[in-house]
Amino acid sequence: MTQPAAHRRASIADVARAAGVSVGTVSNVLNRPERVLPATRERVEAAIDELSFVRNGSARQLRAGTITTIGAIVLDIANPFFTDVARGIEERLDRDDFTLMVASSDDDPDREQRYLRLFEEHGVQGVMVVPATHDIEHLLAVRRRGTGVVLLDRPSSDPGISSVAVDDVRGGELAARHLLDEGHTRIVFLNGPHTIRQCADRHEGVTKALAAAGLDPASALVEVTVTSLNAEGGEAAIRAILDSGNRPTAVFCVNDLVALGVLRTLRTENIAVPTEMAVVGYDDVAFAAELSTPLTSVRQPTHELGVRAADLLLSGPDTAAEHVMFQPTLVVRGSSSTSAS
Amino acid sequence: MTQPAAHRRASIADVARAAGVSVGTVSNVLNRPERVLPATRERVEAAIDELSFVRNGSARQLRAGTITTIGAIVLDIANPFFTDVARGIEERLDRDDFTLMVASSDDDPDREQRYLRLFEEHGVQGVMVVPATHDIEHLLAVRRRGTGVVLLDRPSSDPGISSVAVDDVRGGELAARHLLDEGHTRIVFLNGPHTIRQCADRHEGVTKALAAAGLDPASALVEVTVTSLNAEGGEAAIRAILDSGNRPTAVFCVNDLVALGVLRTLRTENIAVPTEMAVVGYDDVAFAAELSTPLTSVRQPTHELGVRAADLLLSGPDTAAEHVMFQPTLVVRGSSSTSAS
DNA sequence: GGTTCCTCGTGAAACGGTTCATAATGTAGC
DNA sequence: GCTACATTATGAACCGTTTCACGAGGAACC
Repeated sequence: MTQPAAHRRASIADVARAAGVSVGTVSNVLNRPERVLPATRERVEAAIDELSFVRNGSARQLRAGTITTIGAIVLDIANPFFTDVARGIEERLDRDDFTLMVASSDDDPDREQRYLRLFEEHGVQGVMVVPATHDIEHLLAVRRRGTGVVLLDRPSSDPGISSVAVDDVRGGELAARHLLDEGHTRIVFLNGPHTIRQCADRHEGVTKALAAAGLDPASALVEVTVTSLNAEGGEAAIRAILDSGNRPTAVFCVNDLVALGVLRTLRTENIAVPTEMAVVGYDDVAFAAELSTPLTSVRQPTHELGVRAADLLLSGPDTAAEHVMFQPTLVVRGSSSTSAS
Repeated sequence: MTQPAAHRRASIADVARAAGVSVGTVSNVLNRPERVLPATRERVEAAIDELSFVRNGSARQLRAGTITTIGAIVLDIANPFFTDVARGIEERLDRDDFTLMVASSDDDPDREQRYLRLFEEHGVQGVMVVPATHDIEHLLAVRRRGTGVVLLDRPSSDPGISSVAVDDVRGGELAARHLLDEGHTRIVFLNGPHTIRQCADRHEGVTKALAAAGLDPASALVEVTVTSLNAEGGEAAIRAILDSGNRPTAVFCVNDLVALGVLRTLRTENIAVPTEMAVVGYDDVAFAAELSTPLTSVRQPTHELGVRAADLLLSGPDTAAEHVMFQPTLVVRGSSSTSAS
């Protein structure tokens, strides 16, 4: 049974002809079946099956104008943080029978632009973007043209555009205060470059906690910049610190992968965690609790982040822009406290 | 500066009027700028900026017919396996300036259908699907209607539809043979339900390896079905086994999360890994190597899987269907061998 | 029997682009 | 000066839906 190579797909007119009705009737069967006599409807439905007709979405949308899809552009689709957020978005959209399409910009402004245009040209109701650039003028333009825009994981600098983010200053503060509470007086912070907003904010939080405890950040805080934010980066950084001979009693890592590298190194060096050195991570990834030394980490409400972002987009373009800031929480585990579970 | 509430977006006709040219000329500026006099072009471009005109993708596509987008429907966008595959797809598509949109079916046939229809109605060049059902008749129908279809992580049962998968029988075999090579004569296999193809295949592989070693699977293999394929599931399963008193020396887990639960339990029970009990996982997730007892695992070429799938889809509908089967490899680490790094 | 109302079905007008045959203008060749 | 031809610009047809004013045919009521 050879299928016709590239035959034109059946149109509504073909169906109408086959069923002996008008195109309007076919359209009614498709969209308001209750308005058409059962007998007629069945005839049309038979013709649809017969021709294996599939609506042309472009034509439909061109005429009808609206579409119940929203797009999301994240930095990296392989990053658990973003996929967890995406799950939250999906869950919320499902309730309103919206569909979600995800694309990843790979932190490349050009790719972000490309997907943004693609989504806009296809008339999505809105887009959620984790901006790859500091400047969001292009997003404001999209907003002005009538497409909903919500900034993800980034507080909006513009009153006209909604945003959903997590308080990274607070996150840094929580981690540092916990370490201080545990009796440490000097903290090493393995952080990413300050060009990444999250990193700069977390640094600010740490500084704040130290100051609140009456410590001078200049001496009580040692910040080390980790180039690659993964286990290898963490390993290299902690090794350099150990080699320096000035061994700290507490290390705060900008994310859990970096913390993983630190834990691994400490283990091979036979440095006991948390008694000789306490370690705190960030993100509370799924396996943080599963490590042989369960990792204390700053948890971000990823799921709620997504749900809330979807909420804002679905609330329509008429409601005022809203800026939601979630608060992170600290999950204390064995890597930083002997009294933890 | 209040923006017009829901003003109609500027159309090509508006631009033409503003620039004092015809719609055809505007279209030419957009699509074949070299055919229009620089002076005219500039006038049109100025009008486009002025009106902040954005092409209507639906109208464009309705007339032009084609679109350089492909869709992917995976089971769970939060599963690292699928996102790694997605990265591979993206990389390959980028070379041809195609764009990828990802949706997750959540293993729900209805959602799969919904996204499938959405993609088809919008005329994507092709879809990649990890089918949620055993039956793929609906995918064949899509294929017959002219949209490219490639099965992901699932060998095709139909000669007309391409597929890209990993040999799970071989994966099971590799893991089992490794454990036998390490001197074990009885293996406990914490597997998922056999309704999941991958699970059934891996079981077959294990059986094969045992038979090849001259062992009787009936006595040398104990298969335990894990209900939830995560750390909690693994923990519950291994605990039941320990409680039974018939402690094995080797455990093979259907994925790394299950293995994680096992490792955690063995640690709290003070059972040494790998000397008292060897553990092997599956998927070789990013953190497998980072655990304090690095986990031996079966690695699947996720990235290549994605690249190849994209290859097949881009090769066009005229080329014959192809069935690509990748081979997994075993990564030996400390959880199963004392001689491993 | 005439009026009103209701139910179904019709067909043509949008929607906003792309494409193509054609026209208008200029340039070169003889 | 005339033909031949290239270069630009034009505008109408078309893509496949949805929508809506309208008509046809009954049924119900006075």
